[in-house]
Amino acid sequence: MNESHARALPTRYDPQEIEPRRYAQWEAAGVFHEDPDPSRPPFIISIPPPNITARAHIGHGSTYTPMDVLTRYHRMLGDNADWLPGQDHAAIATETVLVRRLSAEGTSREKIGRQRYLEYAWRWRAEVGSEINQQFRRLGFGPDWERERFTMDAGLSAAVVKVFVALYREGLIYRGTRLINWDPTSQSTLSDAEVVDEERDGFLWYLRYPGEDGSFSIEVATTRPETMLGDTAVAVHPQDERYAHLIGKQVVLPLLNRQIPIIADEAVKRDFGTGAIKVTPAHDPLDNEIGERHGLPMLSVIGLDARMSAEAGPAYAGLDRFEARERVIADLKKLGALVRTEPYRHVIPLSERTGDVVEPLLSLQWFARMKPLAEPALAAYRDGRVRFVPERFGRTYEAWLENIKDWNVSRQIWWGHQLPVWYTPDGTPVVAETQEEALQIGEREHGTTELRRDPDTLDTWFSSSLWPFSILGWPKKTPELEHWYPNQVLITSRDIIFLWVARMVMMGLKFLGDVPFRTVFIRPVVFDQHGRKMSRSVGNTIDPMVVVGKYGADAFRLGILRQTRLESQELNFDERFCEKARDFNTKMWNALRYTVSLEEGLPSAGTLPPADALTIADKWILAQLRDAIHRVSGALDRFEMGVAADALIDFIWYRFCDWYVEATKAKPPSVSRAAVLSYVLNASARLLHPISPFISEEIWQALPHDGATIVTASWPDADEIPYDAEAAAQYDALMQTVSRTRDVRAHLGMPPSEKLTLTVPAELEGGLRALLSLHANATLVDAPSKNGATDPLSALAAVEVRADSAVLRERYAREIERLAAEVERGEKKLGNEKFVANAKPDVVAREREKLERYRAELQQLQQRQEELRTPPAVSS
RNA sequence: GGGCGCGUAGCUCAGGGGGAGAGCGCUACAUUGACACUGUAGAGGUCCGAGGUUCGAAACCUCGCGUGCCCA
Repeated sequence: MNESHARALPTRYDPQEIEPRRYAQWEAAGVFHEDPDPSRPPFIISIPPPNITARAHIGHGSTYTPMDVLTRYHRMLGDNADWLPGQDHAAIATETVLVRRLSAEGTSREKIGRQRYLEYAWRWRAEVGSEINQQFRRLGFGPDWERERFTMDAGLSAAVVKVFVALYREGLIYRGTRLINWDPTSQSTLSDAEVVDEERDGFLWYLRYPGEDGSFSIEVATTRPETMLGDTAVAVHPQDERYAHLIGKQVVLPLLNRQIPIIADEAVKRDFGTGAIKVTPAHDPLDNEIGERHGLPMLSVIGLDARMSAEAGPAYAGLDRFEARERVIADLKKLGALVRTEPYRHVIPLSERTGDVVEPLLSLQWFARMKPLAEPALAAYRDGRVRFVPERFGRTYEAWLENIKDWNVSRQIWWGHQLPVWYTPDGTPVVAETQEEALQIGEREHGTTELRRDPDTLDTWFSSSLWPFSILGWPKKTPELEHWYPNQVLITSRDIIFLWVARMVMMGLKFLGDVPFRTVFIRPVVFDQHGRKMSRSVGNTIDPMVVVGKYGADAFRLGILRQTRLESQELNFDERFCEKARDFNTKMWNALRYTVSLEEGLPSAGTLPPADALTIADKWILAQLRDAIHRVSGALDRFEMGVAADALIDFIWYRFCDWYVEATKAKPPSVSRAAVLSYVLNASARLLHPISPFISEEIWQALPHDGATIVTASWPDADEIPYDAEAAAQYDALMQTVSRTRDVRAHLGMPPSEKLTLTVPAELEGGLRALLSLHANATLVDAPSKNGATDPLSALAAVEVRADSAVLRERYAREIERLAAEVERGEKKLGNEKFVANAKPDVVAREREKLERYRAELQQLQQRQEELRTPPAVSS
């Protein structure tokens, strides 16, 4: 490397040009690929598979950046590190997209039929379904693309079938009629997570139900009057004196004239409405529980088409549920059964995908029995086989598993894993891994081969729950499965701790006998810079690709990681951190330009001069480098992304660039500087690589190095760096002295280019003199020695600007005031017997040292202030 | 209703039982061997409030206030 080469490097680093090119090289060279190697410790992360419908958003940035960082870090540590990528078929989201497209094309899934629909879906998946992977490449994410999996791949689908059949045969999957979330628009059941509650203005209607003998009546309040057609009871709280005398009596349901009982149940809230509620067990989750407890009939009055069923009576059957509401209200009013109506703000369940009002209703579906699966998952958490970071999220996991309900696994969707279930002509289910097996069972056990396959598919989370082992080849016994299960860590967001994390643990324990990962790292949720939830309607969403376009992927990554704090569950994304990170890249890039431009050229990689050839500044920056290695490594080991990022900027910018690079500008230059600059910059690039993969590679490539790419370079080893604590402490003291002189200079109004005169004790050592005169741009003049032998630290403290002025006097006064306060504080503290008796000895010792130092400095300053008053203070 | 966060400089946030920190913004100066996406220096804070624990609290505990997220 020489000067002409340096001139070839532009003053600004251009990520837009460099990043995509560098990524393509890495991928072509296969640097992210690993095979299982039992001789090295595994470090395996399975990606939480993004939906094929997804485009990169800020949540991906905050979830996947730490994964990439940890994988790259462990690869450099020499681990058998691999990040396993893939995608989720995302049944509901995908079907929503496809149905909309078909509709735009003037057709529908029913019109083209299942076969053609699935072909259409696969084609769509091939064309646009993996665009997000291109975005991930642009973000610098380096998973092992050769191992990319899709939840509907043949192997993963085989795993799904195997698990379904096994659970069914154990009685852990069953078919039954239960209350489920029904989305009338998509004509499918939804998981609780796909239902979003929204507060809306509505009404509370008060209805009067007369007693059977006409001697009394009872009022109930409801937000959904149309469901009264399906009421099978009225419930009150057992301790509610207002209604105690009515419990057990019958009332007559208006409009239908059906007799229903008044029952007592603890679930009734006494302060809601009148304290008496109508019970519609077939259309409300709470009512359903009450109905179960009291053995009430369950009348389905709303059908799958969201229209009133025959059970609702001839006057209403066939009406849309909202029309029915109007009709019921009108009819009740006519009967005088509507007591009053008041405006009421309440929560209604909406389908996350279609926005339709979700209808809770009874439906014949397939369910997984969760309790037997949940208990081992709870035990695995409680005995520490799986742990959460931050720890508190373990309680979320625990709470859900303790109150677990059976899982509705069937969906009335075509895109997904079709249930391995067939029915005989009389409707008896036959569950089998293949059609052939189903036919055999049908013939053997039911005497028929006339089987009809269940058209339903499985909930997407079913295949996701198998992800950490299905992608490793299970149920085959592969080398990957042997060495890479369990994974070391899972990184995800807290909202899917139950939907996904807990289910993976259950399935892992059930089918592999061990947890799927040792540690679950829950990353913070991203909000905008003012802490507001990002939403399209508010217009405060941040597209990571736009940020990358402005500042580069490295800057995006460093910027978002600096805002990632382990114990915080929020991340208020502020783009200014990315801007700062971009500035940091420019800074480091220019330190590289400077280094490679040195006329003496750079020695070969990894060589440092012997310790006796190192200057104080060299020894200081090497000590700082050691410290930075410890800080960054420790932070990454503890998932402290923000701490690692801060430590890198602190070291590379504020220590290496601001001080050490300046120190190398001494004349004549030290013989060691090229080697040290190159060594430190090389190590810094490696420390930075997990977080900012691109610029670190550029810098590393431009310096003497061993190996083909920084991706597979080794992590810096602090133990191989010489450490001279005394020299480092001297340079620290020097920095303080220099800052002090600069402060005086600024107050004197002296430009930095003008030379200061500093008086220094005659004892001050030569190396420190050179550095002092360089950093402070000063001429040094020996002051007469006052009290003989002076150590370097005291000598540096005694250095003073040689000038007389009001500014200087004022500065002394300010400083004296500050020191006097410190001395007073220290004296008071050490004068307190309880402090001396109770505080830790090292704290007391430190206080004593501090007090001594402050006293000495104070005395020195007071003396100098005296001297200022005695002309002539300045000799020229 | 239950759970979990957060409240520190104008803004965004670190820190964390023993000398109040960073970035941005602001002020002044500066083109000194890379860098103005720069450097140096400076101004700016009853660390939300009230109690408590402690020799010592911004930090730990309790309560309150404000604010946000999740679950029911």
